[in-house]
Order: sequence, then structure tokens, then C-alpha cells
Amino acid sequence: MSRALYLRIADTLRQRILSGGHPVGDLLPSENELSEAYRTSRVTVRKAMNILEGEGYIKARQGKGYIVQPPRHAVFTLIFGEEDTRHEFRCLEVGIIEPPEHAARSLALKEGDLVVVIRRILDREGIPLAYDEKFLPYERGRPTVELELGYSEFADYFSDRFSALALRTEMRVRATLPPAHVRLALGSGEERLLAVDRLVVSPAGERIGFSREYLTPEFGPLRAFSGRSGSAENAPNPIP
Amino acid sequence: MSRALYLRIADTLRQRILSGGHPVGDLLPSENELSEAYRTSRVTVRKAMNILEGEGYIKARQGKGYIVQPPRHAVFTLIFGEEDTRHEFRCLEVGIIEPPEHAARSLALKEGDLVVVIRRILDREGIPLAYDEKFLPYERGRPTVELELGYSEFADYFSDRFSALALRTEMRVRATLPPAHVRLALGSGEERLLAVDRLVVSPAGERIGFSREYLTPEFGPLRAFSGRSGSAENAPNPIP
DNA sequence: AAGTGGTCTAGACCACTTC
DNA sequence: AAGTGGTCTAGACCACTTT
Repeated sequence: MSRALYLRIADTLRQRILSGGHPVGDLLPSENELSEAYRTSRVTVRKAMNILEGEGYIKARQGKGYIVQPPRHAVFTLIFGEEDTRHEFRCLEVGIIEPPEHAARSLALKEGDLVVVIRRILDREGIPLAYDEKFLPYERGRPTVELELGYSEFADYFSDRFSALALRTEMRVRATLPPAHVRLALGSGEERLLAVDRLVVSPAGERIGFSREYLTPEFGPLRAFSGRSGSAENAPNPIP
Repeated sequence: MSRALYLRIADTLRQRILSGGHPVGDLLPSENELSEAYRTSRVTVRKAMNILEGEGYIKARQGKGYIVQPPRHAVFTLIFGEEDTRHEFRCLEVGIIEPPEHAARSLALKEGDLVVVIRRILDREGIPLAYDEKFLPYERGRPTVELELGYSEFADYFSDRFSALALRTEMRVRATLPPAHVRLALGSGEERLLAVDRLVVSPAGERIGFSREYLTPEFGPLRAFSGRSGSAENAPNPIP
């Protein structure tokens, strides 16, 4: 079983680009030239080009050709989820409260609105890694109790009302001094921790969930990576 | 000028998926059914499917069909670059030194190896936003002085030796107390700041550059976003 | 055996850029 | 006018999954 022709064409061109044979700004050979060179149809060549275009290496310009694109080293991918079997959550509080100021502002709440709150500690082998607060606008008659159980991702809280596929999440990362009750729960001193805020936005733009996590040094750094998206799998590597 | 047929097919199916008409795990109509329904060829339908697959909404399984995929709410995109005209850099130091411990470890240097160092302050309207340290393994005879001028991205430092397209960058974000010389330069107290480390790795796996930035509260939070990749362009990120 | 997606062909016409 | 990519057709054969 040999690799499909369109994949081999994409491999060859990608290699040529990565090794400098086609510098940024260069025009690749035209579809007609390539289909002759590989003795294949234009459709097959186009399939290879679509792959490279999707990987960001080239960009098609009608009437011109395929132009080698500069890399985007400022674009990073960051994985931050709650699916990790090595951790366990310890629930501190579930209730309906008046929102703290930061939650009210992030959720664009009006005076007098209430929120469902869930406060938890993330442990690994008895060591606290993070303090987790989630806030959801409270609506009378909506079920709330089952929220604390058996979900995997924050955005899945809302699958009863929204297609999870249509939700968007905005993240903000800061260094901040946690409030006293968080420091107490974490056994942390007067030092600033990494704080990760997440805001879940519905397709209509409503702010339907807010999450804040304070990460202890034991949690480790947030990791992200950039570049070489096409050739290999970028798994965050262990680095000193 | 009407929108191309394959785009209209993709639009329709995407909308059906987002609105819950095809829940996660569902099988979409087959290529044959769709090409009949739209009175078009299978090739055109496949083009629409390739788009949705690239956007992560569906996944093809040979012999089975196209299956609606669950969203990946844990995958975030983060923009962190150095191209921002509202900021200006103030250079503090350029030289060849014995590396500090963290740089030596990150670059996997041996005892006695030297590094080129560039230390700068990032200002906006006279207010320090960040302290920036970059370290590059020093090799005798390699030009170093021009490094401080006129680059845009860290990874472009290395374009004389590597195709910038082939480089990979790993990022780590922590809250940490900066060393004394950094606190002095920033006018910062004994508080922890957001620290962003970046390690540039060559195609061969060599660690060719290390950058550490300490971000003051005035810099603002790091922002990232997740979800709804297909429908709109997510770029709400005014980050330097 | 029947249905699905995966690969590929040999054309066609169009919109756009360059000369 | 010539060359480029953009869209589309009406087939073909293959590999795979399900019945």
C-alpha cells in the first residue's frame, strides 16, 4: 500500500519549502506544470495544494499562482482542560449567592441578579494544585444540583440549552493575589498565583458561564506551542 | 456572483450541526444522498465535507460515513508576538556572558558555554510593560550585533541558519518573583509577575533560543480563545 | 452483496493577472 | 492573448464496514 499520490506531492513540496528550496514569497510551480511533472491530473495536484494551504505554507492567488507564506510564530496553541485522571476534585461549596464583583462584571449581570456558584479544590496525591470557582447566572426553575457531577469540560455544563459546538470560550491569564478564602483553602501565603479566567459565550453573545482558577506553583506552568503544524504532531515536550 | 455550490453545501450542513439538527455522534447523509439532493457531482459534495472536516465538525470514516465530532473546548489559541507599533523597546544590554542558570538549563548548555544576551524593557507611553531577556548559544564567528535591530519576531532571529518555517516554539507561563535587577528596571515591588518563557527549537531538535519575559500588571492579561473556529474569525487580541 | 468514503481521470468553462 | 487558479462534471476503481 503506497501513500496516495496527492499526499506524496504535498510531502515533496512541503519538504522543499521547509528546507529553503522555496523561500517565503516564492511562487511554486503552477498546477499545469506540476500535473505534467507528476503525470497526473490537475485535480490531484490541487488536492495537494489544498493541504499545504490548510497548513499555512502557501496561499493561492488567482491568475498568479501559489505563494509561499511567512510563518506565524506569534500564534500558539494552548491546552487547558479538566480531563485528567491523575487529578481529583474536592467540592467545597455549591449554592446560589449574590455574585462577587468580578463574576458580576464578567457575566454582565444586573443589580440583584443571583448566580450559581461551585467552588472546588483540585488535588493530586493530596497536594492542592488549584482552586476552582465557577459562576453561572441563576434562573428560577433551571436545574442546578446535577451540575456538580460527572461533567468533563466547563463548556459541557450548557449542553442542555446550547449545542456545545456553537459555544466560544475566552481565556485570560494573570498573576494575582487570591482572596483570603482561597489562600486559606490552598494553604498558600501572600504570594501571587497564576489565575486563569474563562468566559463561556453563547452563539448569541450571551455570557453564560464564568470560571476562575488559581493555580499553585505545584500545578506547573501553562504550556503552549507554535509552528511546524503540518509535518508532525506537536506534543508538549518535557523540558527542564 | 453567487456563492460557490460547495460553499453553500458546507454552510447548510454547518448550520444544521450548530443548531443541533445533527447532534454529536450523528451520521450525516452520505455523499451519494447529498449529491442527489443538491443535483451535483460527488466531487463537489466532497469538497464541502473536506471544509467541515478541516473545521473539526465532522470526521470521515471509510465504509461508514461522516460522523459529527464533539467540540474541543480545551484547545485554545493564544496570540503572543512582538509586532505592535504602540509599544517601544528600550535596550538595556547586549553582550556575551556566562548564562544564568535557567537559560543554561533551558538551552541544554554544557559547562563553560557562553550565550549572547539581549535585555530590554517594553514601554508604552513611558510606562514599563515588560522586561525581556533573550539568550542565544554563542558560537565563535557568528555575527551577533545586528541581532538587536529590526526584527519582528523572536523566531526570525534564526533565519540566517534555519528556514523560519521549520522552527517550533514552546511556551511556558508562570507566576514568579523576578530577580532583583528585573524588579529594579521595572520599578516593581516584591510581587510575582506573569513570566512567559519561549524556547525556539530547530527542525533537528536543537534548542537555539530562549526568551523570558516578565509582564507587569499594566501589560494586561494574556488572552486566548477557543471554539467556533469555522464560522467567524476569532482575533480579539491586542497583545504585543 | 450493498453501501460507504478514498483516490483519480480527462475534460470543461470561468475569473483573474500579466504581458 | 496566454497563463493562472476556481469551480464543476460524469464517470471509474479501490478499501472498508455492515448486513
